[in-house]
Amino acid sequence: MKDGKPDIYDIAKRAGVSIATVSRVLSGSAKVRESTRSRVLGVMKSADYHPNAFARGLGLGSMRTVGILCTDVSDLYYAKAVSLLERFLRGGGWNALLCCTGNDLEDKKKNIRILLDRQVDSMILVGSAFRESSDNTHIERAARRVPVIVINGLVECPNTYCVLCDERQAAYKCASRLYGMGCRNILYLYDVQTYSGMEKLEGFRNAAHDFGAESDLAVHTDKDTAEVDACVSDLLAGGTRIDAVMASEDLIAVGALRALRARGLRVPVVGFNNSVLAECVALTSVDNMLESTCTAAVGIMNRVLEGREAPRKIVVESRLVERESCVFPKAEPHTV
Amino acid sequence: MKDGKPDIYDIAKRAGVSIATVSRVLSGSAKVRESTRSRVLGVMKSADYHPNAFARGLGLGSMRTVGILCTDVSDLYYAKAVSLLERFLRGGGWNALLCCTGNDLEDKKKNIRILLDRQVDSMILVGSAFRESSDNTHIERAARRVPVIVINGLVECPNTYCVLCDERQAAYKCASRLYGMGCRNILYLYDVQTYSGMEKLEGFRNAAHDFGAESDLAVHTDKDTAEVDACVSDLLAGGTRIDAVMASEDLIAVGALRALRARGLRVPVVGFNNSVLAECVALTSVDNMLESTCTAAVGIMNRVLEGREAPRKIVVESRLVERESCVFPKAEPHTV
DNA sequence: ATTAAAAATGTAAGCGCTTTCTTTTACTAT
DNA sequence: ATAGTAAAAGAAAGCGCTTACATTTTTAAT
Repeated sequence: MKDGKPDIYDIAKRAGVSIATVSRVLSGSAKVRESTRSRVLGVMKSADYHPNAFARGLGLGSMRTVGILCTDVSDLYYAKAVSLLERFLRGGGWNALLCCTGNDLEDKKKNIRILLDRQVDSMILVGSAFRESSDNTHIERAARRVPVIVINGLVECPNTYCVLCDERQAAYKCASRLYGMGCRNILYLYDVQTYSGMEKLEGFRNAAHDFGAESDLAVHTDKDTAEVDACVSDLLAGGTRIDAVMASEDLIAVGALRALRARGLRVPVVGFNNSVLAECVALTSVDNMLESTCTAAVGIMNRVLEGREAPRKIVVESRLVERESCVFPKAEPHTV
Repeated sequence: MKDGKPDIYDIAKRAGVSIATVSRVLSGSAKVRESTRSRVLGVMKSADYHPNAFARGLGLGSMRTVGILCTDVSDLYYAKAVSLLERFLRGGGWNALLCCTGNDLEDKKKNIRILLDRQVDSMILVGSAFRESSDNTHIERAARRVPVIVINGLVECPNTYCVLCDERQAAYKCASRLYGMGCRNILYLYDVQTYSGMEKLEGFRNAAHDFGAESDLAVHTDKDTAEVDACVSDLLAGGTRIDAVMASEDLIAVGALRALRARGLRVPVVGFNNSVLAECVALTSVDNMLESTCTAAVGIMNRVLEGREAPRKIVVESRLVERESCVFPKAEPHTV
């Protein structure tokens, strides 16, 4: 009963039982007579008792928290992911400790260390996986201590579970359709070098290759609108012909869209992520099913932490959402 | 040395000191001879020792975590806030426990309870304050246990600190300028009923009143683009004349912008928050200086937790960022 | 009623640190 | 050298719970 807060001894005394019994009703373990339980609960309520989480954590070895390592929550897409994850986690009695890192590997390592030091039960990585396994040492290290769930990334190391969308294929399909409708010079604008970013790039390049595009027009740019604008302007000024644009991210796509439209070019533009942004400017976008992804991620986490088996990898299907910025021709009935 | 993890006893033994000394080097308290300190540190490193955070928390009464209660991190604006807060907090050795709640009061209460039960040292509320103090009982309750920092809200109760932007005035000024340039029928679209939402609404209404607008055209809508579109359509269909639009939020403004432009109406549109969205579609928007706000918030929190004095309220200045969607005439030189 | 078995409760030893209070060691000045 | 003091290190008592194990109470079966 220090500084006003009752402790388990106070409750025990008031209820005329031992602290073990109080602890039992706290944990909900069944070995308490119903009459005792309700009496203890009554005392708890009337004393406004709330068990000390640290003590509990120490005894139990867990405070039921999961670390979310996120590249950048101010990014619309990642924010959505974090929002979903947090909701699903809390629904299962977990709490989310958020750590944002840039794309810097050292930074990620440091933050993983922080989360581990705080004894998280598990870690969920958002936008923090790279394509080359050699760049994922931070993940391996984390996975040595707790199960790691990777969102939109594929990392093959023990104790690591991945939920992702086949964005390479999505990008490939999308580019293919654009080539298919006669576009020859498709500009692909991309920013990040995360796993999913690289996959999309590869998908695009494969399509460019398969459709015999003389040179694939994949250009790296910053997400910043002015940057995108400058990028498009430069290309056009340099005489590059642009028949269509794909972008690794809606924000970039919108930037490109504006830059093009401002010059009277009404070529098709497609973005990725199908964010609220895409919706509000009527941008055609590839939806990589973030909600399904996050549901699956938390589901896996729960299974693993309960000691059950869980798939090491789940791939969710993407879906193209057509809006004004790019209308694909209806698939023609097959002719023989 | 359970399950491979060394504990403080292992370190003490290996370093030939008592656990008290180890603890001292852990906490950095000065009373350890330099030679001993470095020896202990060496052992820690070589044993890959990381103190148990729960035990530490139990002893210290804190795990240096602050709860962020956020209405909705998937909202671009709140996401930005959370991102900034998390960064600033981590910079000061704090970690952020994220809890998202809807706008439901009961939900907020429940989540505040969760955070308090986890012994957060402080709480920062993002988009969780209302205008009427009677609706802020959840905040009072939280503030009875830990200092509460409210972002963009004004709550006058003990142990509560507010950092906000005078959005009422910002809205007033913005509306005034629109009236000043001859717009008579200004549509104000708003969604949330948070403190800041209500303030903006009031600012708009005050301006409408002061400029003698027959009826102030303040319409509640959902943030959903389709909803906004429907809303604008209905008004126009109903014969309402619209000379300009202000919206409580960029997303809504963009929706309105598109709805109007699609009908060939090139009236000025102004949003709020100056989000990346505003930038990418060239929307004129009121910037309420989220970064300054968050800096101040974390600054206050630090001061309070160190037991120092801190202002109960800080008001940051807003700033209008003009873009294509609404260009105000240059202020004319004063004539006598 | 009597006893064995089951169920409920209590006792006490942790969990891995921090910290107060002592004791020991290292200086300083005589 | 030697007391006197400051600095460093140690012993041990928590912090507020959980839980294995011991004990008591209850229930069921004879």
